[in-house]
Amino acid sequence: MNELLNQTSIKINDKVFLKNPESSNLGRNIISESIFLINELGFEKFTFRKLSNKIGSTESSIYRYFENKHKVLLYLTSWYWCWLEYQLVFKTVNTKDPQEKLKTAIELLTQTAKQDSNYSYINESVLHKVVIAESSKLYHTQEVDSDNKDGLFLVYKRLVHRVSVMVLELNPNYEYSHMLISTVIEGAHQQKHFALHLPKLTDTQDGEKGITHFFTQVVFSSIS
Amino acid sequence: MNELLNQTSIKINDKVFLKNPESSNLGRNIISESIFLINELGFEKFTFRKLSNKIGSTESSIYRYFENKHKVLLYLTSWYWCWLEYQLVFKTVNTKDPQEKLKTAIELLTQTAKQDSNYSYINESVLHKVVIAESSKLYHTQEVDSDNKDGLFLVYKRLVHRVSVMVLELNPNYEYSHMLISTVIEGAHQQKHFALHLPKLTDTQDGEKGITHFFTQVVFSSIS
DNA sequence: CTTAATTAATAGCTTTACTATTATCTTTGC
DNA sequence: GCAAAGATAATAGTAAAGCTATTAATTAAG
Repeated sequence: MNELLNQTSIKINDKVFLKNPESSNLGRNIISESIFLINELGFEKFTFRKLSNKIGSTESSIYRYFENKHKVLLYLTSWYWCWLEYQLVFKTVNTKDPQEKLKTAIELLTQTAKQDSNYSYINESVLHKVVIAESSKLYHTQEVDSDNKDGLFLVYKRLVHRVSVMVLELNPNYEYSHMLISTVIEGAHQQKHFALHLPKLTDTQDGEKGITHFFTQVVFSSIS
Repeated sequence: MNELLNQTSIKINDKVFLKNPESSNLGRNIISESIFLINELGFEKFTFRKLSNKIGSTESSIYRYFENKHKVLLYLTSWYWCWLEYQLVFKTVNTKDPQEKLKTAIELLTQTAKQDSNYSYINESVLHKVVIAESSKLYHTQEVDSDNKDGLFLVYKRLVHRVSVMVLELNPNYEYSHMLISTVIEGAHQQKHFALHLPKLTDTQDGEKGITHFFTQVVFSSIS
């Protein structure tokens, strides 16, 4: 049942991996433990050797699933965005009022991910931390254009587009819907990171609620 | 004369370097060429060996100036923010109208840096590209807290604070002035990067002007 | 002009990132 | 039930990156 839900809802572009990690125990272990290890060490100090030690396997076995650690992080973030998109659709499908719908979307994009028991080998709240701390490194590389050509950012772009459509529902003349939504998503991550490490760059009177409130207010005042 | 201006206006925290690169020919060469090389290769593929080959020196000589390449990038971005702060003060000192002042600040923060002939060994427009593409990596590391303790982000925090004061001049009750300004600075960089590499995430009808227009509108509508 | 102090170059070491090859484990056809 | 074929994992490497101890050369002080 979990497996079924897994297969149907979360679909990752197969150019990210050499062999689908969902297809074997070792593969699922790679995904599961890489989340913890990247969170623990940071992406720079995360290596396949350390990961293989942790899961009792070898470096070259991991290389059979992923070309390099960059692709592992791409897999993890794609999974995260896909999962979030699924929740977005689920939470807004019954909402008629476009204003309410956009508000729900912004809350989802700016709040902390909750654990989801449907995917047993993925810890969503740790994954969320990894996405906040590391995901921007995925497109700040020399390979960004070829990765983009391969469709490795498709899920993310689709999510941004989906929310920007909600913006246009409210104001069809608004010129910067994509800019606004990608600013909200990336900005919310950044502000959470700043709150933890560089609090002078943010205003943390009321923590996470502040971030959601700030971005909600930014969006609605900008498009009206 | 250039040297004098150099010494007086741009002051870098001396914990960034082991030996001040301004103090010697080799040091200035390291700064000058590292800008081009990081821009060319990206930060990941930039190494001290490659840099030393380019400037006709050796790896270990560069290590006498900087602990590692991370500190070089910290030096470059600190220099950039310091230089921008200097321009901000210069451009707004005679502006009385707080609205006009903030508008000038946002333009400066969201537009492309122009070449400044006062600093002969630094190419500001290439440095700006480096800051856009690489600077976020500086605080997405395991060392962010200790770097912050050492004051390596002070210039940046001071710049954000300076502009957030302008926001508070216009609306003393606005709760998120720092969040707003750090979102603008980081967001403008991000959108420029997206426009080049992931255009689906932005709205590039009118290029750079669009970005300035978007963020100006976001700021003024949010604080009013 | 000799000695001390500073600075640069040489050579090497450890770790990372990756790969070619060998070994082992499953199938599955008969 | 078992051998051949195919798939999977472990071994053993290589090249480059990141860093350092040591030696050589240059500059400054007395």
